[in-house]
Amino acid sequence: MELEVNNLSLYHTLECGQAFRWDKLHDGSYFGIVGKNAFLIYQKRERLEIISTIEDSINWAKIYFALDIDLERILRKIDTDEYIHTAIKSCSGLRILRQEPWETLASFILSSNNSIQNIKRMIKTLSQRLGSKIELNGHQGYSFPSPYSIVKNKGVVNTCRLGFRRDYLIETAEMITNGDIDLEGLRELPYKSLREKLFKLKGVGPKVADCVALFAFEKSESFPVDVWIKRILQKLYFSNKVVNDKKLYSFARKHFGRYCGYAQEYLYCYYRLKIPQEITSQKVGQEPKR
DNA sequence: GTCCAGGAGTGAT
DNA sequence: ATCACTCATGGA
Repeated sequence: MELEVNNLSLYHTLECGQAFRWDKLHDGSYFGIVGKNAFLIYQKRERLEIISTIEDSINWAKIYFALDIDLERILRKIDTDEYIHTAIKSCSGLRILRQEPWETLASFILSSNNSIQNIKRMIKTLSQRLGSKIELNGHQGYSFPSPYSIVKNKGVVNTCRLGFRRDYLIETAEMITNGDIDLEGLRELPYKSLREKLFKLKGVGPKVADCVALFAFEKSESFPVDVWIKRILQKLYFSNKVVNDKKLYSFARKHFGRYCGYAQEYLYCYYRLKIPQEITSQKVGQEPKR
């Protein structure tokens, strides 16, 4: 099926570190698993061509890529200085996806002190061993295992080489299957109380909670502070001085406004993916370890 | 061998 | 409240 899109770049959106389940194929298209379905998406300028295992992939794409969101309007609001302006111009078409809460939560629990490449490998291994196989046009993938499946198959989880994050994942899966927390029930909560609820889960601190809030619950005022954003903000806005995470968030929230989550993604995409040497070359704002 | 990666838990101040 | 340390794994 085909769909005309405005302000969407598959490359910027699928490779900026918010989703870990998309692979770029040799022809430039993307193959990925979302929920119980597989998708092959090819973008040519303003047109998406989608092959999938569901009927209405057009409607799916509108929801998943959040095409109902007026991106231009949001970008005008966060475009408050020359640095973010450059990032916005460079990463045009970067959108924040609407992702499923459990997989997002589990993925970012696994992201702790980890590399994107390794996070992808862990998610892939977990899915291959505990998920359901999904085939599409000669490609195959696996759905992400449910909390119940994680709890019931701890022995298998142990073989997935998750490192110290294994305990976090299993304990959080247990809390969910026990009914200690209802993920979907968090959807109605405002940002602050959503964060507090997520903190109760194992392996969920400020960064993971903010990623889940932003990528699964559409909390645009969430501003995840990871090592990269920390360096970027310190270099650009604090003259290379070391600043703690809380001050970085309060700065971002005030400086970029209630859509600061979008600012975070554009800064991350531009400075991390496009010109990382600008940030890493001087080890800006980092204390020398030991 | 050393350092780092989309951090969080723990225990000592 | 903040700080230093540690955690398992893979890649540069």
